[in-house]
Amino acid sequence: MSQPSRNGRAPSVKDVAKAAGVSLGTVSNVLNRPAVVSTITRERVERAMADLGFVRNESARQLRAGTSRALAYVMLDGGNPFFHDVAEGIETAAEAADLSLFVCNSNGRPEREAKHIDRLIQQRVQGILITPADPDAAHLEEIARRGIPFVMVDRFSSSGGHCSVAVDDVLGGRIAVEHLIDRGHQRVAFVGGPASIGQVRERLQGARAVWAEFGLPEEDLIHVPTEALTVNEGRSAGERLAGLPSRRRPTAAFCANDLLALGLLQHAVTAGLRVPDDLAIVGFDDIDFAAAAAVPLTSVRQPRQELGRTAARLVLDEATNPEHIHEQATFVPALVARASTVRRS
Amino acid sequence: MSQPSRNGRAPSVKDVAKAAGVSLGTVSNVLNRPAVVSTITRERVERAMADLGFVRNESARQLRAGTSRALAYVMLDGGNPFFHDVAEGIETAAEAADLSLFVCNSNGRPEREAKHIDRLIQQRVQGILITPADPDAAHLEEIARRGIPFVMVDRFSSSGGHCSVAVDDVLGGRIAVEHLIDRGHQRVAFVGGPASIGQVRERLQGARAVWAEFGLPEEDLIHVPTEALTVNEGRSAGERLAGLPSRRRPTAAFCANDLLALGLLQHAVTAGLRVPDDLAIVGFDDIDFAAAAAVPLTSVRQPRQELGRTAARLVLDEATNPEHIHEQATFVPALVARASTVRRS
DNA sequence: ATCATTTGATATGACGTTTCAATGCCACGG
DNA sequence: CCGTGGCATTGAAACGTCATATCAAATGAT
Repeated sequence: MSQPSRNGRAPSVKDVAKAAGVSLGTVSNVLNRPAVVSTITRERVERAMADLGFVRNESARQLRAGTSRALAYVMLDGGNPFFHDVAEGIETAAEAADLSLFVCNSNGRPEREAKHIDRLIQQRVQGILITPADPDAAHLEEIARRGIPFVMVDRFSSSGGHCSVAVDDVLGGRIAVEHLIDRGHQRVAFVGGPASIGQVRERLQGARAVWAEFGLPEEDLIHVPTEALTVNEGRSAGERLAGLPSRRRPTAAFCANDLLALGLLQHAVTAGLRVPDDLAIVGFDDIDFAAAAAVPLTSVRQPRQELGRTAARLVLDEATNPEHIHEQATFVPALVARASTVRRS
Repeated sequence: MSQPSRNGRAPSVKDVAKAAGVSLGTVSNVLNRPAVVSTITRERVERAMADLGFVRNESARQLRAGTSRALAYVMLDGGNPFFHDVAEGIETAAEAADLSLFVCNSNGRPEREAKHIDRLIQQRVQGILITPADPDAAHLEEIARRGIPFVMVDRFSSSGGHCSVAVDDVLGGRIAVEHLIDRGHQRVAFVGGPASIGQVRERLQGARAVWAEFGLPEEDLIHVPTEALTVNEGRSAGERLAGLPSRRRPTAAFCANDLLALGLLQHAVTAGLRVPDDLAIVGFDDIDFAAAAAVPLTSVRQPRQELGRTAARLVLDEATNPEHIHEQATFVPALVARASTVRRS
């Protein structure tokens, strides 16, 4: 067991060496190559370490090694459980590689993002995973220029100068709307915005494509723009939908993410609409709260954890494999049909 | 602007010194005490730093300083947004003190918790905030014994050997049930478990106390135990409630947290019960998803961000103030009444 | 018994930053 | 002309760990 907190300074290898009556190098050997040191001295050193409560000093180790044993993930929106699931996937992979994971949250603010990145570079992390607010921001280029392994998560890179991992959002939009058409809907809202977000654009694009393929009139796919992808915005979109004249009012809505869908659902229930009979709802991401909603939400599932695991795998490859080539990993989204579109039998 | 990634090694103060034609100490002065160096050389050094793309090496800095510039929060359940709000409060305070924050997630598993703590000690973080799975675990004592500033979040310490921050859970239980009694309920369920969790015990205790004070028969406050504080468990509790004979069936439920309440709500809606008419529901924590539910949930609010901010304040005090005395900060919870108990007028 | 080989332990220096005592420089007053 | 003091800069040492080269002792082969 370890001693009470001593004089204030944590014990170092030097202290252990003195206590065990061996040289400093031997202590280091016990730590890093136990095989090379005899059983008898090893035990003596180990006892000394336990007595003193010795713990490796990671900064010193890093300084010596030149790099830290950590990855970092800068997520876009800490309030959206989607990103936590991604983070968990990353952590799983990091754990397996015996690396720590720093989780940061930019909350969509580029300046916070830049600040985090700055800190992470100072920490000399082995690699940075990020879901950026703006995939073309200058500070992202900076990371690559410094030679720090770098993967974009849930966004595609325009430049191709690095790896990225995401689902096919156009396809996601297609399957969501195809499902609604299948269920017989002829007037559908697309709820989502702002258009500056790539995902929103692509999901809408997929929706429009399949709508056109079925030969449905363009004006019956109604875009209800939002300021952000939040529950509040979903609720307010609901109000706007309710304000439409009944012959223009859609019978179903496809929301750009689950938070919007939850907000819309809340509005619908409050307004006394039956879901799915009066209004069917499809979300995107399939976060746990989608399945947990009062009316379980149909949603387009992204393989969240796998997204994270793959991203971690790519960044580790870039960090260790000299022949690494950048890769744009694309996953296929899947529709999970629940009560918000399918009447309970 | 900075150079392309160069030979592979990041430039050090030494490189900057050489490039600027000054001594290494001067570069350090520019970084740490810009006032003592003359304008002319300072500018020269700054230019050199920019040219080379110099970034401080944090490990070296830490090694020299003996301590890192970071706090850490080990949270109990990454899937529960409550803890993220706490983490945000901590981060706000950390930011203000110019410290980084490591966010870890034990997911309720003591061995993961211990592993994280181990890593954090190796990193020589300035302080550790933690919502532990078991407040009496040995590895927590270990932290204090090492002299690392340490605050327990959302749990009270039995020993009193450190600071802690939490709301008065007994009071929380009281106000929840008092609200239900006010609304005329005479048979109420307490949904929550396992009893190993202190919060659950105390919230139940508060519920029972106020129940007794109103002279209501003990057997009409029905404890529906759960295995965990999750949405799934809430749903299954709903099934058990529905299975009760109607004369024993409660007209309201107080859930030990909001996730349970959401699960219970889902079950109720699916089963065709009207909320609050057939079943009123009160949650605990007041996470954002409570207000966002299809039937907005009445909940006992904890000042989540403030909990975090205060915890950070305490840990910083312990880290910097030699006369620090441990403090058990208690916050007062407040009932937020919403549609799950109060019929819309 | 002698020399080659293995095994175990040591001593040294480097990683990048910061601090602190020491140095050189210059202007000023005596 | 010399001493004093202030200012800007320098050089060296230290933080804790780890790897490399070195050294000593013990083992085995002849």
